Amino acid sequence: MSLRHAMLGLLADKPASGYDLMKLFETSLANVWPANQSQVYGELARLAGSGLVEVSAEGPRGRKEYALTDQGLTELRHWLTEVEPARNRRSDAVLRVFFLGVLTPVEAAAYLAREEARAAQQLATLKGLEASIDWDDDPLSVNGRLALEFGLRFSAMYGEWARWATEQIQPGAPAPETGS
Amino acid sequence: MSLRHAMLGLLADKPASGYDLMKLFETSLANVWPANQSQVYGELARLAGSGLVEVSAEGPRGRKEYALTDQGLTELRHWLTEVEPARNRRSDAVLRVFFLGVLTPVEAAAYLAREEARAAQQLATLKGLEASIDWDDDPLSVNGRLALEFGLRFSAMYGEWARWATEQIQPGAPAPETGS
DNA sequence: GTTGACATGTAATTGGTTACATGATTAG
DNA sequence: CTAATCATGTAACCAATTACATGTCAAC
Repeated sequence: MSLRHAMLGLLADKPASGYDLMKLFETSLANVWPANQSQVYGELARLAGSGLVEVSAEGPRGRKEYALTDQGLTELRHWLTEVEPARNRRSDAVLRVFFLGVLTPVEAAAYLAREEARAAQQLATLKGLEASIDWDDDPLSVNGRLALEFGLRFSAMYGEWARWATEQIQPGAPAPETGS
Repeated sequence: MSLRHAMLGLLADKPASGYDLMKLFETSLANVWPANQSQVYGELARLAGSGLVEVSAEGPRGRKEYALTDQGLTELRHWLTEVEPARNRRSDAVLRVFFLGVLTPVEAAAYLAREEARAAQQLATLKGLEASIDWDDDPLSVNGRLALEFGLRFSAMYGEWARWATEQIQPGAPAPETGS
């Protein structure tokens, strides 16, 4: 149940409404744990029901601002220190590699070349993100940088692997152009 | 719907029963697309219903062996060449990094050190796998090696990142021991 | 006054996990 | 004869996605 803890984690920084949390998911957690509007509102209600968060203020348009309770902070710390992270092992893109044998070598190489291009594109996007964010020194921002670095390293690794794999299935063939 | 295509992919190599597929998921696809018994039998029935696979033989204990149909192969090839892979972006372990600010620096460093150790352990497991498998030259085996290489590179990258991140949050501290 | 952002909620569906339930065949 | 493996299925539940539904407030 990472969604629940992601929300507690965001609220640990400062109180927020469901709408605020939604925006935070979009802008900072999108690459590690996407969540949508339905999920956020639903979980927020459940969290309030179990006393991990509470309504700390009400505003215009029915806005309800939630704050982490002591119990919520305890639960968050417990999760971070005692609960073994779930290993999210699924990867559609790597799964496909197992089955490249049903394609012609040219088609298989094209698949890997597209993945390499995708990785390069993702790397560029993340570098853009890194440059555009105003990295202040609140904890979420500091640690967000660590997570972003993971994304940068992952994209680089993935691109290199895809290039290597292309070479493996087309021994001796010249490396294909990766631009458009 | 990667499960469906993973099953078609396995059946493209050779006909198999639900039980066989289950074992194949455990032994070869577990690290990229785990699936359990309920899922396999349910999907197999649906696949047969839509004509992508068919019962090719029956055996003892109610065993039903399924084979890929022409339609199934077409669908598999379509998926591999035309359908953009889903990007599976969720990572519980990296999500947690955003929230390390609620822990003491020592606790946060301990989290990252445990992740580094986990990566090292995973790397060792995969190297063991690589050594133990008899890599014949059927397509599933050849391409399985490419996927395994991805796992090796991922584990190495993840361990290095975790070590780097530990250093970031404890500037100047000596690198912790990672062995047992 | 109308458009866009703010703001909250519910319903239906899909995909995955866990647990339940049963039985046949083979090897020792 | 008995334990392990082979073999198939169903039911309940949980998490996530998509779509539906509604209404307020501020800026132009």
